[in-house]
Amino acid sequence: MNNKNLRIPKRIKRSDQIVESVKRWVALNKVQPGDRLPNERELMEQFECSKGTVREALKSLEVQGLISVRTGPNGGAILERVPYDKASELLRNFLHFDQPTGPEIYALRTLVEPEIAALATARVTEADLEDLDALVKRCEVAPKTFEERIEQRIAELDFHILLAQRCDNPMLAFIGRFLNDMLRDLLIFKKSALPEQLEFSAANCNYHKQLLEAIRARNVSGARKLMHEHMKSAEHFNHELEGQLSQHFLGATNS
Amino acid sequence: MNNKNLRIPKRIKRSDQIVESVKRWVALNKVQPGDRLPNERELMEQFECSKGTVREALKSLEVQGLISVRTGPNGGAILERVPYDKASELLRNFLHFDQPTGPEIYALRTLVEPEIAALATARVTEADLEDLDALVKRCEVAPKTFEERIEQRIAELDFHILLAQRCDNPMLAFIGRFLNDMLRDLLIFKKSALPEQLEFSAANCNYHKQLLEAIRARNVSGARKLMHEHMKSAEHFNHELEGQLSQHFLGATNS
DNA sequence: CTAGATTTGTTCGTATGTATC
DNA sequence: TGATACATACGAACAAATCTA
Repeated sequence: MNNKNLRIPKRIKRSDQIVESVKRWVALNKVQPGDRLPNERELMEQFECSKGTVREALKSLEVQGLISVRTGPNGGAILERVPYDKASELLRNFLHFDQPTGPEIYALRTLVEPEIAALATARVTEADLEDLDALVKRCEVAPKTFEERIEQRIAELDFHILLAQRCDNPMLAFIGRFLNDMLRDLLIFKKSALPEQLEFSAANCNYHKQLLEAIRARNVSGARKLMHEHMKSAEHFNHELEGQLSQHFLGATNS
Repeated sequence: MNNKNLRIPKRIKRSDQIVESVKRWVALNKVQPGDRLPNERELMEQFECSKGTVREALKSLEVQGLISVRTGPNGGAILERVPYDKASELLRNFLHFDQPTGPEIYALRTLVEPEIAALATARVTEADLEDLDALVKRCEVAPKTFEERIEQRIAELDFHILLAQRCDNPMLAFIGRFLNDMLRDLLIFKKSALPEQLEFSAANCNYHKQLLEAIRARNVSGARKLMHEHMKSAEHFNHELEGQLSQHFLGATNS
């Protein structure tokens, strides 16, 4: 009754065939973002199927973030670059039943953030430097309220996210942004149980200031080194935090 | 005419609402993989919509890899862990218009593989060790044919993929596997233009042998160190390769 | 092995909403 | 404002897959 048979669909679904066809077409013909796909009627004729089936295929492509669909004249499906949010959402789903813990996220961050800092140093613009400066300044003053404390932590993460976005290597950029997004979610999720950690905030703020200086001076190896120290420090404080939390709520070290 | 207006859909689609509802339900009620969703009829009643709309929502969830759907009695939609292949495919789509180059992949690999080796060392089973040994042995003999050469390279990557799968940290495991998959694709895609690189193969095989010994001895720091050297070496050879390729096909250093 | 029950999969026709011209 | 072209949604009917007796 409950034995796990291998699921080998005898008949591949029509709509999936259409999805594959469109993907091949995009890959082979070097279709660019913004180019239009054939409209529903043409697709119906080309694949000899009904409107509903075409719609299902388009829906599938839309869910994957590959196209966007607009109504009206000159509407229809157009090819899109997959937006970061889509990719992020889908990777989150993958991790849903293996929720990364704080220490796991920090472990990965320690590996990638130094390289992100190094790559970003060569590419940030003057405007970026101003934005980074504004984010640092927001963390300088001592937080008065609970909300302010959370906001400062988020500003810290935004500092890292901006660097990740300026990073040349697309995969490194994605991973960096994703990790900081995960921390942001974790922060918001269990913020009510979060102790103050004044030292942590001060250390972060200090590192960010030094990092900003190194980046402004286009000092690549300096930025890499600083970021590594920063991550080691953050990892340490997170370890401390997890210890405190598990004292309060035994067995609640995860998620 | 062609100005990029922000797309702010005034009316959120009915099927997307259903998707969000189901996701919330899964997150809040701690639904486990294997649990059944309500069938189409019940969903129609619950959301007061037609069969087509329910099907569209289910399709969306299926594309995201969150459910699988079967026909027949006891059929219907059941919650699934998102399989690696789905997540991998979707991340590939995200990177489609920013195809990572060889050097970019190697740069990331150098960062993560040493840690993967360290984490995996503590967790590989005896059976895994045998599999790893078999993969190493496949690369020991000198390749006679062109196909054999490619197969050996793939066996090398499988070595890394197995380690990644045994890795404790789910994100690190995913990234490691994904990077090696990308290299595999790159290899197959431009294999016809691939020069022999005897030194490279020999170096890889040697490193893998030493790694296997370190892992068997559960020597964590040794495995980490060896893997780092291995990656540096591979990065170097890849750099050499890219140089050769760009001499042959000027301007074809990418993809 | 067959027949029937159950549930998803596909199609058609129609109606409605919405953005562009 | 109205016409047009397209996506969105509904309902009914039928097809196909799969389990059970």
